[in-house]
Amino acid sequence: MARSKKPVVGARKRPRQARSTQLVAAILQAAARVLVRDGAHRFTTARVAEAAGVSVGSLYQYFPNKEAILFGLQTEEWHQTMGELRRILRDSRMPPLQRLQVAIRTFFQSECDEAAFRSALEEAAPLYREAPESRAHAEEGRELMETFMKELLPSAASRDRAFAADFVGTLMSSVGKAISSQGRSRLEVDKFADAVGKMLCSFLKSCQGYARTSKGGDARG
Amino acid sequence: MARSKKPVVGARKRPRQARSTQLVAAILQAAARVLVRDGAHRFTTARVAEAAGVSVGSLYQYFPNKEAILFGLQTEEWHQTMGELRRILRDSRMPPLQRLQVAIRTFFQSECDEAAFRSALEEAAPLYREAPESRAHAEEGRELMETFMKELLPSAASRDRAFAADFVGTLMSSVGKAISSQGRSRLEVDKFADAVGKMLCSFLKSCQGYARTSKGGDARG
DNA sequence: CTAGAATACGAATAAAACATCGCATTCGCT
DNA sequence: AGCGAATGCGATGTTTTATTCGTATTCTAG
Repeated sequence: MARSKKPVVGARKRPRQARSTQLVAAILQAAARVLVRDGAHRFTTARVAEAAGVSVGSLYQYFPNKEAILFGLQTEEWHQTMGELRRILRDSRMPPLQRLQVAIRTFFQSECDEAAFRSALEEAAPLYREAPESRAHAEEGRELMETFMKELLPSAASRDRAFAADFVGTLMSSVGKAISSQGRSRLEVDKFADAVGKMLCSFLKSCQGYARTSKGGDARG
Repeated sequence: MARSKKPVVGARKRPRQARSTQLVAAILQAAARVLVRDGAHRFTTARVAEAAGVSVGSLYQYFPNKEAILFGLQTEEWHQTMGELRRILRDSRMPPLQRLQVAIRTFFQSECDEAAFRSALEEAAPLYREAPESRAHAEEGRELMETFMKELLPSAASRDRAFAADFVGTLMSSVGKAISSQGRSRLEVDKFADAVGKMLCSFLKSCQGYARTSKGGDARG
């Protein structure tokens, strides 16, 4: 019987006083530094505690294990990135395909600017990926893309829309990971964003059910 | 002074008798099983030795550390995959762009078929990525793609060719990783391969210096 | 002011993993 | 057969890491 203890990355105790709130923040900040400095496989609670200037004991008051700290970092980053993408993809001042291109450029640039952190976080992902809380993130991303596709491909079969959402999402995230792990220059990243953006736009235009609007829905570079 | 011992993944001793050659093979086979079963972060020399039915001591006769075992697995897999892709991309019986599409489909299917192994190997990559031997693989891939581009974009500026090679290579490998880490069905993978293939073909046709041949260089699906 | 809750501490415990070394066994060759 | 080299062994020492627990300190409500 292989018993694998259930992965739990939820908070152990909620900070109630000001000092503990501050402590949790300090831990997360320090954790980010340690992760970048030492890499995912040298990320230990002891190092984080030391970098944060607190004791291990204090750390364990608010995080049940080191995975929870990493998951906390990932959650922060995810929410921030998703918020930004959501804002762009729902900005009705631009035609949909232009929004997508802006989203891609913005996302790729953020992967580039925070390359060290993002790639280290990605290396650490296997440690918390099994946790149920982790699924929610992926679902949130899928949903955002699905909503966007509903606007872009209004008359497409839901099956096809789902594929388009899946495909575009997968392409963005996978190329994004490549960018952060390879540490590219901003210039290269811009060329990548352009190329991927154009390719995805022409892919989407060729989809059944694409709504051609009169005023520049193609957003050429 | 933080001294980080230099990463070495080369072989410690070369097997000279039949039994030791067999032992090395058994270790690598067992290592692959352990990697899939237990994941990269539970991959230990002890477990590998046990699974291979040999002692740890014997294992350390031929591998200086566990990273070397993982690197051995990665090297095997890389050579096999590269050989296959090379064969396809240089098969002059097909027009270049069709070769590319076949290569993509073949590669994606292999990522799908061996998803568990490939994704576990990818998780383990940070452990040996720092080793100098590891660079050679990337370089080999770059070169293959560069050669292909020389044929496909003969009159392009070398700068543009390099970008095209980089872009196509990055897209293939990053989407390939996504496929293996997500454990998709063959059907989905085929749709991905088709979409990526078409997109890359149209990207390449739009490049300056694309050689239009009379006999079907566009390889439409 | 004071009691009790919250917070912080860090030495100590336990578990896991890496890698070695001295010794036993087997092989290949003459 | 018999010798030296190659191979195989696994208990052992060392190091690293995760996590706990008893105690000391600080806060906050009444």
